[in-house]
Amino acid sequence: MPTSRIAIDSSLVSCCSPLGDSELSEAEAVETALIFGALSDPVRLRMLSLIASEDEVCSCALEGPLGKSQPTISHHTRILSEAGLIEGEKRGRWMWWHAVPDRLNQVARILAAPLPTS
Amino acid sequence: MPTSRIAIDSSLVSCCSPLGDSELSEAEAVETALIFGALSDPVRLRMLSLIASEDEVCSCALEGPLGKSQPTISHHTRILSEAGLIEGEKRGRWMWWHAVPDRLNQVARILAAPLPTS
DNA sequence: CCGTCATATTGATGTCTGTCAATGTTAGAA
DNA sequence: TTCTAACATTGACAGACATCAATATGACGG
Repeated sequence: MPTSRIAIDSSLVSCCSPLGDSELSEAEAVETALIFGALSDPVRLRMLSLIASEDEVCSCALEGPLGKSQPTISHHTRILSEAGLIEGEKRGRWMWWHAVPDRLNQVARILAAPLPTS
Repeated sequence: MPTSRIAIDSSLVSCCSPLGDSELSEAEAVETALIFGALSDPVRLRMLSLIASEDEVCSCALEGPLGKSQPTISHHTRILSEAGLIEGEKRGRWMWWHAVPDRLNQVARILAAPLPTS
């Protein structure tokens, strides 16, 4: 029931505490690695950049700029969405994607340094 | 020549502008993907967590907690340091590692959303 | 110099991953 | 319904990666 690859939602709880605060558990590390893994590909980074630059972007508007085949685009949108970084909505025949700012900030906070050492 | 603190100097320039600001170039995407790639492994995340929790950590103090062989530890420290996330100093026979807060913040800023708070 | 300890490097191996062609699925149009 | 367009899924393959055993490097102590 829980560990179903797309179960990132429930993991929001155990996710994203600053790296230096406490030592990551094995489970947290695996979960977090999945998120950063989604960000570790040049095509997905440019894809996320394209999506985050607009309110909404259709899948069909990604193939051209990214220079990848349709199955490959579908593959990458899936990984980004499973990481919670983008969300999609199907309207008619088109799939519309938008970034998830809250999630991006949440992930950013993992890396936020322990502040000015005060 | 400007920011020459870490060995990654050249990449610091083209790196780390917020994803939504402007569309990533291919080169920027490749560069950024390398950084997130360093963060996409559970062992390296726990390793970075361990290092960031202390002022300094010896390589020899990582094998135990992480449960990996010595060559594997060396492999992972190398990847983290090449990404600029940790820095090492060899004193005697021991290698001492410390996190690079500036770099972590820099990477975090890549994901910082364009001021949502709507 | 010799032996030992901490780390780096090399080589081999099993696994993961990005890619696309082919095919399946679903929604609108004719 | 039948045809077409937009995506998703499957299967296959090449390249990348994590891992460890074996070996090399380099620093200390005797």
